[in-house]
Amino acid sequence: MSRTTINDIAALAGVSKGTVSRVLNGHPRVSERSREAVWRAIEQTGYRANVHARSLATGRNNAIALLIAAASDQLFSDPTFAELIEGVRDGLLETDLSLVILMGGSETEDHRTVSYIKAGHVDGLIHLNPFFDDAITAGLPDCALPLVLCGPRPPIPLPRQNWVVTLDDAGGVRQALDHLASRGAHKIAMIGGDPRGVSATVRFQAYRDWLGASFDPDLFEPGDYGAGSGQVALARILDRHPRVDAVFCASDRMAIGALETAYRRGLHVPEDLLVMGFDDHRIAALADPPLSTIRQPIREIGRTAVQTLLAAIAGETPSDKVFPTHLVVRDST
Amino acid sequence: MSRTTINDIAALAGVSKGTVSRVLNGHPRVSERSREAVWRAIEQTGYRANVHARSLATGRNNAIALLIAAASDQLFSDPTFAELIEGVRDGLLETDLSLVILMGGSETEDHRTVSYIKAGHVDGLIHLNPFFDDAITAGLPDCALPLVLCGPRPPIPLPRQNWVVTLDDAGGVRQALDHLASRGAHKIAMIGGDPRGVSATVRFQAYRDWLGASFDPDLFEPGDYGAGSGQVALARILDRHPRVDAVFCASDRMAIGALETAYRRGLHVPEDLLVMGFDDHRIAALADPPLSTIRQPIREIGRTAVQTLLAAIAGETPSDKVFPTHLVVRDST
DNA sequence: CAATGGTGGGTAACCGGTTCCAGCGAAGTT
DNA sequence: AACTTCGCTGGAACCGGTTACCCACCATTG
Repeated sequence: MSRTTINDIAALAGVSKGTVSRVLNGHPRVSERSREAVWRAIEQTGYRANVHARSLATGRNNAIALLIAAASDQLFSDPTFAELIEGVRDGLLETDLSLVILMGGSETEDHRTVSYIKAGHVDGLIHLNPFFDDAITAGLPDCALPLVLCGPRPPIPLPRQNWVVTLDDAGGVRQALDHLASRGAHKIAMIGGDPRGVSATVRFQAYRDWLGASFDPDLFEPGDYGAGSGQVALARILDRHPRVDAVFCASDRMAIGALETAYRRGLHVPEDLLVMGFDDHRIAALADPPLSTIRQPIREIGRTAVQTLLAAIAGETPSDKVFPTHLVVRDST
Repeated sequence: MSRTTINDIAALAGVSKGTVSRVLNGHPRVSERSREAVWRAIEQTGYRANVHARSLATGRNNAIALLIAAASDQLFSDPTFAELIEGVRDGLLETDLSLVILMGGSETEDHRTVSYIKAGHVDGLIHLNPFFDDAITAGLPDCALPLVLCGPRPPIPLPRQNWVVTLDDAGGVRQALDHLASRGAHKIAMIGGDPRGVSATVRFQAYRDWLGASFDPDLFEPGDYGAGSGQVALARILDRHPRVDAVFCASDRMAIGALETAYRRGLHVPEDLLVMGFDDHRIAALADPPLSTIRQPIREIGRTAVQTLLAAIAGETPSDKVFPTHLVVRDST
């Protein structure tokens, strides 16, 4: 009644378990006759190797973890995460590795996550959104696993083996601001992302640098990437500066919230106010009016993160990758 | 340089590895002296048992899987999933089991998911949203793992060991409709959930049964639980039946979409149109106007699902659990 | 003082794979 | 014909835990 093991296959195929193992792992020096006999036995029984026995013997887990610093309610409302995860799954498709999603957020969760990693369940880590005060990342330096960051490298101690696969945040911001300026904007506000995240800060700094001496802190308002925060943020900015003629948002969802506020205040987009998003998520094209935005190759970032991590696990030394962004002009600017 | 093993601990504590194992597993017949020596050695070295060796020896995985039939973009936009997962994590908190989230959706994904389960990675399954034509569920009957369904039991072959932990969908629908009727509604429309899901169908049937002879198929419109679909669905219903005086939505997000359509059409809520949601998600209270809805103890369902599954894994025979819903009256009715 | 009973703990088998090593037979070389 | 060489395979050790079994030891008891 118990599962079939490699011994059963060996007996059935009339070979030793060593040979069965060699067949399973594609070892080159196995005779055609043995190989066939083994595969026949496997098909006949529906045999599947025991993952734990294999991991114990090889020392590999055949699994990687996806770290997410945000609490799960944020995670589950952010389509960018969904797409990044899709990309990661794409990258994993051809391998037989499995993917464990670990979420942080609360102190308990962060602790459990670090503990899980240290218990040796996985061979490598992909961190989706590094924070500054990231308890997960903070707990990692002393564990020897390779780590790939999908975002700018945070200024805290990191594991020795770490790589960055991300987009050119600063370049994207400059593309957006250049575009708004070319459309005649003089007073450009910005609605930023969650300030705990490293990439949000990089985007903010790019905005401040671009404005130089004319930077005005009252024209900046942080958000949390969600539509609601964009709505509130633009309202606050308009209360302080009714003459704002353009607003650049660090996510498409916040831009859609901003559109809502503009609508309620009787401001026409793009005549009275230029609005830009970031991401080029599906919802950007469906907005009213369709949203100009900065496209980031989010899915490809996910795929590349996996490739980089696999290379690192295999002992190679991959390099960091920073993807360029693209300006997408629609009707909101 | 390699990890410390149970042998190192045994040597350090001056006992045999059997004793170390007994200490680790809380075996009662270990002397105070040995126990202390072992714990001291463990603290000193930061020892952690190898999960694979343990699983191999015990035959247990110490892991359960969470199945989600929907594609990941749906998953990541549905706050109900997020909360259900929170509940599951709550339930798992005291155990040392780990949680693997498996998403279906496409044919490849479903296949990979079933394959993962059959490879023997987990000890039990929690299925979050059973579908009718659910490839994951369909692939499960012949694997002997216990399965807990967070939703009505679908009318397809299931694994022998299966339990249901869910809410009283039909009762909730009746509560909503009774309430709308008590507010004077005569022509009650319904916006349903994704018709592939079993619980959406149960809710629809409850609606039809409640209306009896006066049921009119033109007053029903399916959605996908998202705000956008609620918006479109109410528009369609109003086009067919401008005199509708109440609409019951199978999710709060769809209800919020419906509010938007009502607003755009100049209908005042609740004067011209009563609107009800389902779930009592956080957003319901924040809607404008605040949404009357049916509260479901979603988080508790998650917690209970875990308890039921753990009991089943332990060889006990738990019973199905159906939670009652509660009417929450706010300003939209 | 011998028989008894219970407790603590050492030993070894076992879980199901991988991999190194040695041996064997066939083919090639001198 | 004897000696290499080479491809293939069986056997055994090993990965790091758990657990059944057995024995030594000590405290009771008759």
